[in-house]
Amino acid sequence: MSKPSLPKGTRDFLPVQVAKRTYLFSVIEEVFKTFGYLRIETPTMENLSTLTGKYGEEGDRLLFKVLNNGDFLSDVDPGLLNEKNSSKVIPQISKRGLRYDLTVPFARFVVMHQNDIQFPFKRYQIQQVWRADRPQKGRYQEFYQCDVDVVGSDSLMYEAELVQIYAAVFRKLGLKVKILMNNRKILFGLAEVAGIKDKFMDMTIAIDKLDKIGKDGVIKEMIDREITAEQAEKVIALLQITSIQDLEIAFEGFEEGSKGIEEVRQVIRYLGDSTPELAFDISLARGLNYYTGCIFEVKADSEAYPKLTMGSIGGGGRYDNLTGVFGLKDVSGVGVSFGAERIYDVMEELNLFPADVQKDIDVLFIALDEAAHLFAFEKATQLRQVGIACDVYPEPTKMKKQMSYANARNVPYVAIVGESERLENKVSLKKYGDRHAGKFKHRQPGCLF
RNA sequence: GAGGUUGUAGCUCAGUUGGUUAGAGCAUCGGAUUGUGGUUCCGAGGGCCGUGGGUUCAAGUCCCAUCUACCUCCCCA
Repeated sequence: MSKPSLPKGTRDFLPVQVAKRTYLFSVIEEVFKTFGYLRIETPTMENLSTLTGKYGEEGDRLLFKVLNNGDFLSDVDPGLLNEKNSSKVIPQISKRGLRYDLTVPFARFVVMHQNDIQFPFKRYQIQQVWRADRPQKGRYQEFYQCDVDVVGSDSLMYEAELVQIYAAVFRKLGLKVKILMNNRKILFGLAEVAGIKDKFMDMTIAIDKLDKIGKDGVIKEMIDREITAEQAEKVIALLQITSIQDLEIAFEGFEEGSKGIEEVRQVIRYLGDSTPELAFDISLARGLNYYTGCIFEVKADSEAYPKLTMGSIGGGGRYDNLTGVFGLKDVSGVGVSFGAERIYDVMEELNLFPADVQKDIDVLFIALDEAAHLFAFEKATQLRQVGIACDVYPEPTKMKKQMSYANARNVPYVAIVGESERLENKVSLKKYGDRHAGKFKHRQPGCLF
């Protein structure tokens, strides 16, 4: 028999990992609830037509397609099959695909249920998504996303709210972060001032790489994308502006850029000084081209953790017309996502998970003979009835062996039961680290703890 | 999708210019010490050397393909 294995880019989770992941998700979820967001779920599979064309050419390639059931080859055009043209055959043999993110299914959800929900509709969603990407460390083909969005309002209050959600979650987790904010309209203003309005997307993609490839790299990238060196230099010069006031002066007479500035100002007005984690960053771009207003990105604080190399651990922004592709116009939305897998890795590396997430049982009963074993089981039953998690070693074997098991499971208390305890209706309770145990009479279940 | 590195016991790894029956530590199981937590001592099981081809008298070792993990692009969480 061959050894079992897992599909590429997928993982099992051990109990200790599940405990930590559950902790992480529950902290995030608690904050979402506090801000009045409601949980929804969507199916693992969507119609392929819902998914294709929403993530660009690259995204379509990374979509997992699900083979049709039944005799799926019988209706395929034999000519296409002979050509071995996969891209033309796929629509005929696959009508469904695995969800690639949570945002597009959410847009579909809003359109389909627009009469069942109240706008502004605030929802969150914590589910797996699948991408046929080449796996690397911290990048998987199956992973969780935690999205929180509000649709049906263009109030900038929600931008401020989402910033506060970010801050609240990471404070609870004990992780120091920088929340970066920019605005797509500011980036457009940049292109306008530099005279490359028609190259807006190319410019954005290049700028996005600034902290990775540096100024010269960005200039080169822009030139590769048919932006002149002069224009590229102009963009770089504008990127050096760090204060909002100076930027406002540079944008004088440019409507779109000025509007972006005002939006950023308004968000900051809402927040006051509640979130020192927030910083304006004109070079923040984010690739996704459906963003139209404020954009956000969260990074672990590199000053607090200089050794950490992890990049973005969350991001999002405002999109004015997400549901448009599904036929519902003029519904504005804004949302952010938590990169749970990466947050997990960062927390692990920084040792930020509380020690007690790993604790499972409070007490382990160990018995030294058959009669004591029955007695221990009875006592364990009583403890369980009052909600104390405990376990009984399955047989009254050598104490050393049972103690080793308690040790391996990190049990804080061991209840030892032998003949004398049984006859006195007591257990000898031993706390981890104490040299000797004391005998306690067990009158009320749970009174010992 | 392009380029690169890698794979030996459950885990971490040795394994010589290709040369008899592939080793160690940890873990597991059994035994000794017979009522107090990572100790000690003795012993045992456990391997299609990732998979499939090839070269050779002979392959864990050399060549090709493939899969996996990891790295750089691309893209992203």
